[in-house]
Amino acid sequence: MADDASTLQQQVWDFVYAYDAAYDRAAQAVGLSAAQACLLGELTQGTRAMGDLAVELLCDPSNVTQLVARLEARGLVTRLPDPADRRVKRVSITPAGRREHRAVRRAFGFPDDRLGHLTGEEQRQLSVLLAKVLAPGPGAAAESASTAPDGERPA
Amino acid sequence: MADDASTLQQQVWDFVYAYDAAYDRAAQAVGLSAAQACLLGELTQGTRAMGDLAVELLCDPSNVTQLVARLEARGLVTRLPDPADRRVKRVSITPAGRREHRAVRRAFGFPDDRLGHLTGEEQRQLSVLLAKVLAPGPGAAAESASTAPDGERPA
DNA sequence: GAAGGTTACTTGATGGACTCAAGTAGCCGT
DNA sequence: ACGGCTACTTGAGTCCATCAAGTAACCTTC
Repeated sequence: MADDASTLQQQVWDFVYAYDAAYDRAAQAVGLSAAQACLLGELTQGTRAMGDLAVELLCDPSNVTQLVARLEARGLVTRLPDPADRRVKRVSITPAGRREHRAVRRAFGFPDDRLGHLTGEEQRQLSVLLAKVLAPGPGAAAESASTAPDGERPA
Repeated sequence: MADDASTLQQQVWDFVYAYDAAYDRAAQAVGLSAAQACLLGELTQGTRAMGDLAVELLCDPSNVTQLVARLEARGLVTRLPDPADRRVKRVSITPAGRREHRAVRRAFGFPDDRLGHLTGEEQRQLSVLLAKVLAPGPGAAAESASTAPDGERPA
C-alpha cells in the first residue's frame, strides 16, 4: 500500500515538474521570466494595487516594485496613482503587455499537449479529483488566495 | 465546453501553485532553498556526476557547480573525483545531508495534507489519470528524464 | 488642526539561482 | 604526440527574492 502511495507522489512530482518546466519555456520563448509572465497574468482581468500583487504572488512588496519597474521599462505595464488613496499605485497591463501575455499562453503547450491526452470524461474526472484535493481541508485553518484568474504560475 | 476546459486549467494551475508553495516552505523551514533541497533529493538514491545533475535539474553545469559548492560548504554533500575518469566529479550526500533532506520531506505536508483528502480509490483514479497525462504523447518526439527517484521538485 | 500611529510603496544592500563565455584538465582517436 | 572532444570551473552579469530603512499619505484623536 505504501507502494501505491509512493507511486502517486512520484507521479504528482513529475506532473508538477513538467508543468513548471513547460511554463518556464513558454515565458522564456517570449523573452520573459516566469515571474514576469505570472505578474502579467494577474493583470489580464484588470488593474491591481502593488500590495495586492505582493499578496497574490506570495512575495515581498519591494520585489513587486522591481518586477513592475522592469516590465514598465519595457512598456508592458503602467503604474498610476490611485485617485482615492495617493499612497496606492495601481498597475495595469498595456496593449503590448497583453500581446506578450497572449504569446506566452500560446507557447504554453501543457494544457493541450498533456491534458489533451485525456478524453472529455477523463478531464471531468480529473477536475472532480482536483477540486477535492484543493478544497480547504481538515488541518488547515484558513486558505483562500485564488491566485491567477486565467491560469498562470510562478517560478 | 470551453468552460469545463478553462475550469480544469485553473484547477491545475492552483494545484501546481499550491504544490510549489508547499515545497518552497518545506525547504526554507529547514534553511535550504528549493533548488538545494531538490539537488539533495537527486542524491538520495546514490551518487551522481555533476553533469548528470545538470541534465536532471534542467540547468547549466556551472549552476550545479555553485549549488554543490554551497551544499558542500555546509557539509551536506561531498564531491570526489571519479576513479575511472578524472574529469568527472561524483557528488554524494553525507549523513548530515540525508538528515536535512528527511527534514524537508517531513516538513513537506502536501502529500498528506492535500492528497490525503482523497480516498484510496480516488488516489488510484488520480494515479491512472496522471499516468495518462504524463505518458509520452503524440506530438512529442522523445521524452524521458524520470527526474527525482523519491519525489522532489525544483524552484 | 496638528501629533502619532499605521499603511503603501520605494530604495539600498545582500544573497541565491541562473546563464553565457572563456578557461583548464583529462580523455580519446589517429 | 597532436587535435578534438568532454567535464568541470571561473568570472561576469541578470533576475528573483528578502530584509531594513526611508518617505509620503492616510487616519485617528485630542
